Order: sequence, then structure tokens, then C-alpha cells
Amino acid sequence: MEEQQVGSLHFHIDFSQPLYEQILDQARSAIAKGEIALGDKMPSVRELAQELRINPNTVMRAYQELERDGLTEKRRGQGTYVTSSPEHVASFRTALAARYIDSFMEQMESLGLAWEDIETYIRQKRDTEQGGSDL
Amino acid sequence: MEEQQVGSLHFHIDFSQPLYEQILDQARSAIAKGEIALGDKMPSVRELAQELRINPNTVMRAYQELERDGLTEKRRGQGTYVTSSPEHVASFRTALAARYIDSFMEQMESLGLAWEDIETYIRQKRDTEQGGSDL
DNA sequence: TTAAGTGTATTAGGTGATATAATACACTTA
DNA sequence: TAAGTGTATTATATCACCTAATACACTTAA
Repeated sequence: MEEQQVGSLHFHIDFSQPLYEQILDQARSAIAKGEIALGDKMPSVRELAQELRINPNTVMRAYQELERDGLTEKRRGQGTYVTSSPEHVASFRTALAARYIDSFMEQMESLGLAWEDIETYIRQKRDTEQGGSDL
Repeated sequence: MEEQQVGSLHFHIDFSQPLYEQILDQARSAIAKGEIALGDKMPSVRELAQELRINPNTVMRAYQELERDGLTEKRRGQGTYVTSSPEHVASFRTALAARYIDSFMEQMESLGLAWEDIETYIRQKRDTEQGGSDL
């Protein structure tokens, strides 16, 4: 239940998943949602590691994946920066959304649920929607 | 890429995920979709382990979870049987679907995508639907 | 009673992913 | 030159996962 604000980024780290994966997911999300602006400087590897009280190598691993995603650029000796290209962010969102959706549809198919069933569930959830997440 | 038919159950096992998880998922799916009938006998722990060429303990782990799901009943000395209760299967489907949907909606939210965006993606995918999964 | 087939439990060991620790190197900027 | 960057390496520790071997309790049928 660690809650940390580092620059314009916000992290909540626990031990339910690999640390590098949580950093990766939350940094991806922040960039995709524009919570950190295009071209902005990311926290340095060492700084983020110190703030989150984890090993620099672990942060490194997440940062390398961010660059592979096209969401950041690294400048040796200077630091890691959010990409300045809106197209890169857009295509990343599209690609990841497609992956999520495919995986989700497979899960639904494995339960024998059709698209119409899903819509019904979601509408029900929307109607009952008053903060009640009871599972 | 192992493909195995064991009784009325079909398994495809690889090393991309934990073995017990694949067995669990595929058995759940078979029961949820009625590919194996209510009350039917499941393959014995030893038989399934032998067919899939994996350790009996690994099958055991999956079978224990199936019972916790309410999808199977074990009769000591006799074997493992699919539950005879359609209600158990139905409530399992509902619960798991809810979990999947919640998780999916969180993923979409992390990308800053609203429900309308998702519908658009899905409709696009449906229109372009001719086996083309290009990722 | 016996034998074969069930689920279950225990103990031991191996492998790989994850994370830490310590250290060093190359590059950039002030 | 010094401080701050990303990067690489080596060693170690822990845990999840899987295997292996063995034993026990129960049920059914011969």
C-alpha cells in the first residue's frame, strides 16, 4: 500500500505483482492519459528507485520497456524523457487496447458469453453504480 | 503446443503460463460451456497427469481449485465429478465474468478509454473480421 | 479378504523469475 | 573537474512452480 508522488507521477506499489510491472503499468497509464506532458522529463532511475525504496535495476527494467513501447526516449547523460510525438502515444494506446480487448474477448468466450451478454452485465453494473465494488 | 484429448476434455498445454493454471482455465471453460456434462466423471488425477505427461501434484492443484469454485465434487475412493447443480455453474460464470469485466474496465480506464471507445474498437474489429489478427 | 483405483499428504530437490547489493563505465552538463 | 545521467556486470537471496518418490485412507469389485 505504498503511495508515492514523484514529480508529476504518482505510484502506488504493493507486493501483489512484480515491482517493475507496476512501475511500467502506472507510468504507461500516466503518459497515455496525459498526466505527464509530452516531452517532460521522467524521474531519473536513481531518484525513482530512492523514492520508491527499491533497487535501481528494477526501475531500469521498467524504463527499458517504456522505451520499447515508444513512450519515452533516453538521452545518455541527460535522462529519460516522455516522447514528444503524439502519434507514438496514440499508436501505443491503440495497440495495447487491442491486446486487452482480444484477451478479454477470449475470456468471455471461454465462459460461453456472447457480446450481448457482456453489454447486459455492463449496463447492470452501470445502473447499480454507486461506489459498490463488492468483490 | 501439446494437444490432448482426455475423455470428453480437450487440453492444449504449453509453457507460456503455469501448467496448473492452464488445466484450471480449460477445465473451467469446458464445464461452463457444457462441453462436459453435469455429473460426469472427470479424468482421475493420475490419468490426467499421465496423459499430459506432467506431475500428479500439478493436476491436484488445479483440481482443488475447481472444487473451491464449486464446479466439481470429490468422492474419496471414487473420483472427481462435475457438479450436478446448474446453479453452481451459473453462479460461477457470473462471478468470474464480473471479475474479468472489472479487470478489463480498469485496463481501459488506465489507457483513458471510455466505454464508447471500446464499443467502437469492437465494432471495427467485427467489420474487419476475417481471421486477421495482426498483432 | 484382497487388489486395484481413487483422492490426499509429505518430503526433497531443481529451475527460473524477481529483486537486491555493490561496483564500474560512458556520456552530458555546469 | 564534479555531479548527475543511463548502462552493464557479478553475486546473492527468495519465491513460485514443477517434479519425484513414497505413503496413507477410502471405495469398489473380484
